[in-house]
Amino acid sequence: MNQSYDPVIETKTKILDTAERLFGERGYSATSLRDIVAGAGVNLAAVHYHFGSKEELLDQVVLRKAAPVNVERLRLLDQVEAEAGTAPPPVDQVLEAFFLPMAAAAECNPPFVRMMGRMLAEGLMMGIVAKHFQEVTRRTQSALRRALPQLPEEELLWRIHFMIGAMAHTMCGPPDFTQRGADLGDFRSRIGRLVSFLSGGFQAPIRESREEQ
Amino acid sequence: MNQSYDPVIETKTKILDTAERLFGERGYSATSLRDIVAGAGVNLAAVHYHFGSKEELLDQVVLRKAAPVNVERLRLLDQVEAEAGTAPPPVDQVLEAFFLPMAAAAECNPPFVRMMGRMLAEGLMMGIVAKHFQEVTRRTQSALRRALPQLPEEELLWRIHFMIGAMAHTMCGPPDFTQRGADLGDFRSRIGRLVSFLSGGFQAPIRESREEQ
DNA sequence: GTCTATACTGAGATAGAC
DNA sequence: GTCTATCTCAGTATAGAC
Repeated sequence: MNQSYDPVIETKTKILDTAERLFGERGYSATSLRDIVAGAGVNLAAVHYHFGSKEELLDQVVLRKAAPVNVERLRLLDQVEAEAGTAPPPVDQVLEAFFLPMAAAAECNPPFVRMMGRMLAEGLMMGIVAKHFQEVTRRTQSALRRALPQLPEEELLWRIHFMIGAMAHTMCGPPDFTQRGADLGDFRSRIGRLVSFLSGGFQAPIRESREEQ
Repeated sequence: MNQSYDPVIETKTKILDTAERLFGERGYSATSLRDIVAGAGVNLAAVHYHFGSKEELLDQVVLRKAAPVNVERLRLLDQVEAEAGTAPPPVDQVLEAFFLPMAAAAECNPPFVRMMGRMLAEGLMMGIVAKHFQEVTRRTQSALRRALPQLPEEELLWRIHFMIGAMAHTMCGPPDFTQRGADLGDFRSRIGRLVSFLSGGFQAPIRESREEQ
């Protein structure tokens, strides 16, 4: 993994590693650059030399972890669409292609995924999503479009919006009602619950708005 | 509304009004106390005298706006449960009891509801929710429990968790795909879409997790 | 090119005079 | 109750050592 002992790579990597750990443990806003450089044993200004700003550092931390997840997502999407052929692919399979790679990553590093959820929810990820998740977003959207051919485009986009919200909140961390620590890292099972829920939501009939005060 | 010209009330109210406006316009984190006191024409220390901290100020701002919404929510929940009698109340009616009062408030003050969504998503509202939304949370949960008698308790709690996430993200603001400014304040229609989506999600069958890598 | 020391600006919070 | 002055800590910027 460390391709050599080049001191340049060393410093950059130490900052990335420490930032990833502390962002996961304490959250982005609650982690100061001074915490990070103290933990990494490097100078404060090195962060700005290598990354330019705290936000750019976050960007690089997220990219490093999310890139392989997105590769796997695209691979599963390819597979699901190939299996379906010309028929609409099953909604839950498309959703699984989107969520399972994240669940797998989450099991390796739960704090990081929780941080991603918090970031996404805080709106701090909008720029990052636009930059690094563009392809996955586009491909998932088009797969869902094929899976739900009867759903109006605008309705589909709104439902994807709802999905993102549910996902972000679910990634954030365990809700208050989970008492057992055993459930903390069990992303797999919560992703399963999320997929059934969303699958029902995507396939729900469009309801006429009622006339009520 | 201003019950008198008591200067104490005046200062407190001016701070609350200005904070509500600026939090809505710029978000909580992006609004400094110095911005607020400048807008309100009061001294910086007055905020800490009257509210103790920026977080407590947010708490009071939210409470002032959310209290009547929650009263209306409870009224609608009473109505829905009374109409249903001993039968399970319809899921979408329970959801409407939860969401319509918020939509009505949102139409009066869209920026504020957007801010609430952002706060909720950022996790900054956890303490506030625990303090001021306890009754509504409990009642909504028990109505959904009655509406979905066959759903295991744990599954219901997770689905409520997903609902909160979708709601927070939906309140936050219009997603990127809405180009027209006309849609910005149209909370009513997006709440309708959200209710159909969630209704489908709550009533979805529980899927067994697939064996797949 | 890399990294260090240090200073700058603005944030929330607080003590104490009035 | 209110206000001035000040404290600590945040992110950021820069000059210069190596």
